[in-house]
Amino acid sequence: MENKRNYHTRQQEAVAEYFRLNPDVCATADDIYLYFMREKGKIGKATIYRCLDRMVENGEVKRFLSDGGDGAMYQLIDPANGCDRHFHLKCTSCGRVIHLDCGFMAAFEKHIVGHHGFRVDNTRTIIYGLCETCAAAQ
Amino acid sequence: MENKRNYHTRQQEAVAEYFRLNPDVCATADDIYLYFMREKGKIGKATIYRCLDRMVENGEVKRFLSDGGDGAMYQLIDPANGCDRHFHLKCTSCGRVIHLDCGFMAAFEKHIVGHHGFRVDNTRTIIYGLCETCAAAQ
DNA sequence: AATAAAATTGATAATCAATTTCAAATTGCT
DNA sequence: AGCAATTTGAAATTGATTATCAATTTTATT
Repeated sequence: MENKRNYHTRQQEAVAEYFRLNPDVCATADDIYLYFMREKGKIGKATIYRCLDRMVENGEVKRFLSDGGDGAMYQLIDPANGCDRHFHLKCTSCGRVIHLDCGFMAAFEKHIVGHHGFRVDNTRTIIYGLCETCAAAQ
Repeated sequence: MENKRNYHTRQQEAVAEYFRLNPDVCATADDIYLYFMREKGKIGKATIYRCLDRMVENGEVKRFLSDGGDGAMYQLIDPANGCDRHFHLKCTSCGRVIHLDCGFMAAFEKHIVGHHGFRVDNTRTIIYGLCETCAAAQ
């Protein structure tokens, strides 16, 4: 019922701005904290986490955990990019994220639902491996 | 060069036993700690983590991070099951893991390498979504 | 069985990300 | 301006994991 009112603050705006300026970057809460301190002024870490939680809740940002263990990573879900509809490949060596928007993937999901009864959630799934550059450098 | 010798202890044996008894379970370090305290006697948590690290190192166990954030999960890699060669689907609702051993997946990997230059790592990748039962219960 | 060398254990402390708390500041509205 | 609801942020807390290091256990060798 009662939706909480939403007060607009410079902190929330700045976190949103960070993602607008860095649409393809996977950032940690600390990355954003440092950006704010450098460019905008003081901010509390708790506020960063609260902003991020809110944006994840709203489906504006995707949160995932890297195996490196440096804390959670956050990345913009750009509706124009359809990040909620395609897969993400993440290179375990260089950290690059590849947006896999390709017809084959639709077939893949269809197969998984049809043959294994499993409904894939693209906002949570990340496929790990080596990108072309890093595989070549091995 | 000099490989360290490997002393066999009841602690290491008991952690291995835990996985033998629970081949399909994703356990946290704490799950195993509690199992030990209940069934086997006292153990230090540091020892649990060291055993798990060793087993991951040896390729006997897979470590991954759950989005829930309750710490890392560990699961047996059964060579007979070929868990290093197939995908894992994990239901975000009930936690069940489905081993996706199916010809379609080979085609999938082939496509990703061929068209996107990306070499998938099955030991790291987990595909999240809803299993049949949980999707029906929604 | 006794011994020595090497590795493992476990209690404790240290880290570090993330959350909670709560008083103070900010926001939106009239 | 005045007011209530919400947000902020500094500090304390939690919780998982790692580091430390003396004591214990294991293994190989007499």
